[in-house]
Amino acid sequence: MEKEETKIQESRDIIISAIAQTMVIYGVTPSVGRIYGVLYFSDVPMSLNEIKDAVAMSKGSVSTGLRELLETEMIIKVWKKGDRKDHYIAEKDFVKNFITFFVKNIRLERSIILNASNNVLPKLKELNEHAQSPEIQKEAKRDLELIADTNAYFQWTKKIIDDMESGEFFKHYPVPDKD
Amino acid sequence: MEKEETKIQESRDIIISAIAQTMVIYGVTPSVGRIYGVLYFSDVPMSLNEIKDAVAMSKGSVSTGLRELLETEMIIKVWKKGDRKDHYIAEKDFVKNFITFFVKNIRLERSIILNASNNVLPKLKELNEHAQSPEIQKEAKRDLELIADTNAYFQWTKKIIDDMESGEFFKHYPVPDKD
DNA sequence: TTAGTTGTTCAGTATGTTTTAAACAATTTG
DNA sequence: CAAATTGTTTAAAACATACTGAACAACTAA
Repeated sequence: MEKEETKIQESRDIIISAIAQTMVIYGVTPSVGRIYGVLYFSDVPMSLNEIKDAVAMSKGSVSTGLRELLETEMIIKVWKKGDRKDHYIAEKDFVKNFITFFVKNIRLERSIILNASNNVLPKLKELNEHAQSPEIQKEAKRDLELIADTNAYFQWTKKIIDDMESGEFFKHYPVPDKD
Repeated sequence: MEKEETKIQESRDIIISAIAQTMVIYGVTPSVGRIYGVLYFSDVPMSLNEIKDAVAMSKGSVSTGLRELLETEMIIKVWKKGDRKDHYIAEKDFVKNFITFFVKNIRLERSIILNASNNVLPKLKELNEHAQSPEIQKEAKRDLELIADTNAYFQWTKKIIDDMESGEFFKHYPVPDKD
């Protein structure tokens, strides 16, 4: 007969692995995902050393992993009175975590395309209007249209992330109550 | 004075690079992103060999890259009458591409957590009800609650992706017209 | 049938990323 | 102050992933 404490730990490990796996979808390495998973199941704030022991990684890796999770607001640093060590807790609100991630990525996508467009549009407009060859003019025109065609998409995503941040999104898609 | 054809090509390369970069956000390698980018700017369906020349990669890489893009529905295979080669065109509707990607990932996330939960819930329920140690009972109960707490999130995402697929989502977030 | 074309698969290699271990910096305690 | 603790940085190693080139399979045409 297996020890009960072991069973609890095994169950937790299964869920922690699953959480780590899903976080890979969001661009986090499995190790960093496991750090989050451990914190998700901890009922007290944990120090770097405690986390290191729990996930069996080097201090350095845990340090950088924690920074990454802090930057993406997946975890929170808390001060414990009388303890010099930093302590961390998991942000358990998955909806919030999702929105943070989503908004960040949509903004990034936007800025990558916008930068490239700003770089390129003047040249293409110039060619469209004043190119020697009518062939080139046509190509420039077509490229301008292809770039312009992305506007609808960016307006669409912008409205979504704006609404997510303002809370308006929840009027259409309310978060169900815990039952 | 620079040649006009070169200017067009340089502009295109800048946008193609930007598209490849944004696709990295969606879990595609830059090389595969460039294949999509090249197809995005082509006004005719392209064969494997033409793509290979355009992106300067090995035939094998382009072959697997195309398969990946086909599987994620970012590109479409078209048959050209009288030509034995396969030809490909880009799916240019970014909103559609986004939704395909989004739905796929949310489903994956769901199934990962669901599988783990199904594995673990019976054991935890058993411990919660019949564990020898009251300590263990409490821990099992807490873990059960933590797992249950994720339900709200999954219901929320499910409604969103269902609405995206049914088209209902566009009632709240219509795609702006091209202007 | 043979020669040529097209596309896929796969072992080996190249490339890039993550992790570690150790050195270091910053802070606290006695 | 020195010694101890905590956390960060970094060079090197371990690992993972993507890419190539060559072999292969499937097909076509002559």
